[in-house]
Amino acid sequence: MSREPILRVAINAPLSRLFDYLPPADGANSLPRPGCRLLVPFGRRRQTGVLLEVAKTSDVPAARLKRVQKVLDPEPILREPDLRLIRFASDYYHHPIGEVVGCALPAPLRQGKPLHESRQRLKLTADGAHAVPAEAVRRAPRQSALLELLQRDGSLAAEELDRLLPGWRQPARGLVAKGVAELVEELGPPPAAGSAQKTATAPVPNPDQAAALEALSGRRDFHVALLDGITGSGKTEVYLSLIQETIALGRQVLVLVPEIGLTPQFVGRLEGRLGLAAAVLHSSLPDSVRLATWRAARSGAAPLVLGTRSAVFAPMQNPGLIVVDEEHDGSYKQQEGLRYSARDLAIARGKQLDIPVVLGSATPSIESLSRCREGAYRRLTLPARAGGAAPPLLRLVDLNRHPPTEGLARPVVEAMRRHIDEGGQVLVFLNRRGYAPTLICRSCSAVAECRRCDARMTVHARSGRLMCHHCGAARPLDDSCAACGGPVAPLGQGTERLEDTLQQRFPDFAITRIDSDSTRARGAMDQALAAAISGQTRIMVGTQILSKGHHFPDLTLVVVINADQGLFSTDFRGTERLAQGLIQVAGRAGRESRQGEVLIQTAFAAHPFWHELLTGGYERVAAMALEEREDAAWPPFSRLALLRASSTRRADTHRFLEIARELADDSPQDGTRVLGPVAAPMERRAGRYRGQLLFQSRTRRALHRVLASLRPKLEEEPFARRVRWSIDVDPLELF
DNA sequence: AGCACGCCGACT
DNA sequence: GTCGGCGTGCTC
Repeated sequence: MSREPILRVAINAPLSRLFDYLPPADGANSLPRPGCRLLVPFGRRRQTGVLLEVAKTSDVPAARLKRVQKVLDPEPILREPDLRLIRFASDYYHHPIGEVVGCALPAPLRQGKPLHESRQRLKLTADGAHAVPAEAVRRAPRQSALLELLQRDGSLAAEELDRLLPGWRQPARGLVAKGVAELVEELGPPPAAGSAQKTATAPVPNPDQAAALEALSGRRDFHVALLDGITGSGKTEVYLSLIQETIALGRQVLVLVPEIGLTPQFVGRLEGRLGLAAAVLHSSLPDSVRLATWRAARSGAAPLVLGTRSAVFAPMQNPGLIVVDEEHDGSYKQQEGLRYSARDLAIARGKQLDIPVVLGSATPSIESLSRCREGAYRRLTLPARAGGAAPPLLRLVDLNRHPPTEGLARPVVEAMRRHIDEGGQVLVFLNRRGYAPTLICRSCSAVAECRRCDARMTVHARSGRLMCHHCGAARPLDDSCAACGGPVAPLGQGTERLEDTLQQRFPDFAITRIDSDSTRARGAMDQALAAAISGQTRIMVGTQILSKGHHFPDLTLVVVINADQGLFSTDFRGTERLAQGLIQVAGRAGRESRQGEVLIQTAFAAHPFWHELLTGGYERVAAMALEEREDAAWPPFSRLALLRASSTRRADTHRFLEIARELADDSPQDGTRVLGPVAAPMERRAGRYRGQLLFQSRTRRALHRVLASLRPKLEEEPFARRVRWSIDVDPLELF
């Protein structure tokens, strides 16, 4: 019996277990450490895996164990704290560990590329400098070409040579053998993170900011603070002060933002005030840049690491603080694969590292407010607008009293005219792309339906097509009713139609429409925004895309065409989302000199939601939502989890969910139960049958305990080996 | 996931 | 005859 250690490796595949390997043939004396990447034979191919554990024995028969082919990292690329977060996420979301590791690594590292760029250089020797190419390498044209290149430049980096003379290593060997060139390894660290000019200094904090800072500064251990204040209340100043303090102690700061494209000013402001460049991580960066940034975070060269949700996994040498800006934002929730919440993982990470986590929002999520109420988080409110400008005025336009023509009520048009005449800009929101949301038959009232799914088709006039916003199907516009052959007409308002209507009402002004259709072309978005930001455009029409980030200089009026869909949405988070959206948009209207105005068209002006919002603001709406959810029907959704299962066989998925339900019902720990039968009808996609089951529990811990107890029991079932499953804790939407 | 193996239908 | 469709099973 051999005493060889067993290497337990995470492989990027939808398989939740680790795979056992024998150490590499050559390096038995220097065993790789957990966190190193390994090249391993896996089935019929080779895979890059990450070593997670070194064990003494394996459950796998020795004869079936294969040997690691190559150790890719001399040092762990993921260190113990990074691995701890990965293990937590895999455990908490019941997601295959190999895939979680995959989320935590930039693509090149996932594919087995080296952490550090090749720092090799081919250099000319003293002899080489005088060698005559034709003579030295008479019968080797490639060697002579390489020599000529070298004589021109003296030395060349490996990457440079890869570009100039692919396959250069072969002739290089010849040159080295002749003593005219040498291959050297360049030393020294890769270029450090850039610096930025310090362009601003800290203003004197107002009393509220000072109070928040006093509560937060100086504490270096784990705690969660919810910094809650409207736009302009000076949250960023508080972050800045804490960031500065942390960096001054030689520790790194991780800042998470919802979408990087929407926060250029935020990034610029941080950099300008801190006098250093942020290491920015997000998905639209080229791989090479992302890798370099990841490396700078890992090495500690980057004091400030800033990124979107996946940055929550960024390794750091010496982390001291985590900030989650706009913590309520839905983009922190990954919607496929590992369905994690970057905000929740940030908190888990802060706890593991024992460092503070600061959440910021003008409109905190209900679950964070709930944690504050329980006393788990500390709530710090910044009430005043730092600049002293008056908060925008929210007003309802009752569509019953002012029937709209072409979707616009008279007071809205009048207000628009007034604001434009006074030099303001107007933003008109309508959350419906296309010309009209329906194409209806004038004689039989049938609506055009999608042939691929069960949604209605949306009319797109600019492209002359019907499009399904649900599944993406498209077809030419029907010229008659599919059911009875009668005449058809578009029904309802979309952004295209609204653009036309506004153009008729305001013929002297150019209307800019900004939605995902109008901005599809590269640069179109930037162009439209540039015109708006310069103040050239007075009227902008758009969808949600417009609601975040950009600062329009003269924006004084915001019009919300249809708020009612948020009011009666099937989404159980509908009302708080609506309130969050309205507050966010309102925060952007108005300048120092002029009070902003928000006009909301509604056919349900008597709905209690409006009363709460207009008299009590977000605070009141949130309190209502919280009470409602703590009450009965819907518990706080931090205690909800969706079990998602899929298999190639319908019967497997069904039985799996059935057994899960029975297990949960048999062990009603802390009130855990399953809501509904198999909550959503089974769906077949990509050749797999998918189903889900909704769990509810009185406490988060209990919920997790029940879910965790499912695993061993389900894995006893032979058929369960064919089922892939994971948990969506805190689902963003329920169907 | 990726890949192989196997078992049936329509082709040079 | 065999090429290739997908249904099924496996990866240390």
